Amino acid sequence: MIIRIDEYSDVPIYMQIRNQIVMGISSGELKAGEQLPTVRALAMEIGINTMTVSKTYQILKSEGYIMTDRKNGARVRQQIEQTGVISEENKKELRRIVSEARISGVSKTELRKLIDEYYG
Amino acid sequence: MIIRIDEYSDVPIYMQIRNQIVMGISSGELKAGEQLPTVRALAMEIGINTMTVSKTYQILKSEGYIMTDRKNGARVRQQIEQTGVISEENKKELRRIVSEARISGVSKTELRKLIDEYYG
Amino acid sequence: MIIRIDEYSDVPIYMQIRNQIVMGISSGELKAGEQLPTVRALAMEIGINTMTVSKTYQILKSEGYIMTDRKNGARVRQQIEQTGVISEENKKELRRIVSEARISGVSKTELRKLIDEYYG
Amino acid sequence: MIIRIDEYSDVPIYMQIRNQIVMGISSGELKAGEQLPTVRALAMEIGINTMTVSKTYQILKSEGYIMTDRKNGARVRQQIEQTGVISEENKKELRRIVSEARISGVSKTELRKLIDEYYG
DNA sequence: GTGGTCTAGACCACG
DNA sequence: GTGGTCTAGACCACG
Repeated sequence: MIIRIDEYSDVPIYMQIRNQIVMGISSGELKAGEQLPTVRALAMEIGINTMTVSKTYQILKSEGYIMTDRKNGARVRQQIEQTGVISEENKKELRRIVSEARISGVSKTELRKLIDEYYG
Repeated sequence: MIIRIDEYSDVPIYMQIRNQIVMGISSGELKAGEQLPTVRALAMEIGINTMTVSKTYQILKSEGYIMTDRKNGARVRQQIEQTGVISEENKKELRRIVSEARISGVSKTELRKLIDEYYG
Repeated sequence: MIIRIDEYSDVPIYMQIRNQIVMGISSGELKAGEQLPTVRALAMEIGINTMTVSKTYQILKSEGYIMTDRKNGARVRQQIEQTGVISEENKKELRRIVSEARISGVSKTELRKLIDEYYG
Repeated sequence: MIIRIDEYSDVPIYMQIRNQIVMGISSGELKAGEQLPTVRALAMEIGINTMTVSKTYQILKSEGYIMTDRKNGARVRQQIEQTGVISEENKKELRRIVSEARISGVSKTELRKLIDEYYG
């Protein structure tokens, strides 16, 4: 899986990586149990500091998406806990995006199509 | 229109205000041409620095949501430009949210219902 | 509140600080809404790097114990969410401690007295 | 006695094994003088490195819980020294756990019940 | 070899 | 002035 950093983005690097890995897990590009690159390897590949990647892995770990062990590095968790709900934060963001889309003249149908595309 | 600041949020205050005004315009709570409170009045009401509100208004103006003039203060624009498309940034965010919802076991139907609710 | 670091402990510095702040909140030494020292001030006081303190504050924040904002620094949260349950991790630890105490000939009564003392 | 490793835990494997053996001794599941599996057998059973089990046994021996001899392998000690006190480290941990439980709204009664359950 | 911790130092957005 | 992010570099425990 290829991670791409937008250096002009306001989103911190560690969060950009986090988001891409989460999307990779959701899309199936990263499978349950799959090995992630080592902290050092990913840092080298992206051209950033190991601390930054380490921070990403710790967040993903605390969120229950991955597990780490010193021998094997990081792996996608076999069983990711399913809360069945969208976080309040994400709901707020979603509402903001829908509002902006609506003002821009984007139809509800187009929004639905995007959801379908992203949900897969 | 009542603006509520979440002091626990990571979203900067000026952005929280901006988002709520945009959502107010989208929902129709704020009508085209409607007068917004002065920078000082809004700052006082929320209990924050006037600089922060000022920043919000500048952003809303640059985004084309409001217009300001020295005499009348800030007003919602009569004709907000309709691009008909969702910004790349919002698409990225939407994809992230959909991915996280999907992993959490939220169904596509539930997401669609949220869209409907927020779109109105 | 005075933070004391045991440099010979296996517990990482950021976690030692975290634990002492949590215990301070529990005992009432740190009150709801009370200001914590700034990252820089606490780092200086303890004689460690600001990053280490920053990590502590971020953990406390993610755990819901404190809130941070750029203007006022960090403060103890007014309303800490009460789950009403002990985490599985803490239960395991508690069981380990009780087992070791039991083997060492510590009576159940003595354990209860410690609980009472710490609970307050 | 069955040893279970939690691969998601931050507790090192050798410590997880150590803790479970100590709890086994405390509960009586492992009796005084009882033979422990050989390092190789236990490593094989759990599916880990022999070095890890070896480390566990060394620690248990240094703590006075087991004794080893070349002929018979490892056995639970007949007479484990009873200090009658809880170690300072365990007291600290206990205080941390009680504090966190208290903040979470767990009552003193519930804590006592857990102690009773674990003490047996 | 792996992730985890920590330092010294820097720059940034927010307010 | 505040917390947040990031770097370059180091050392450590675990396995």
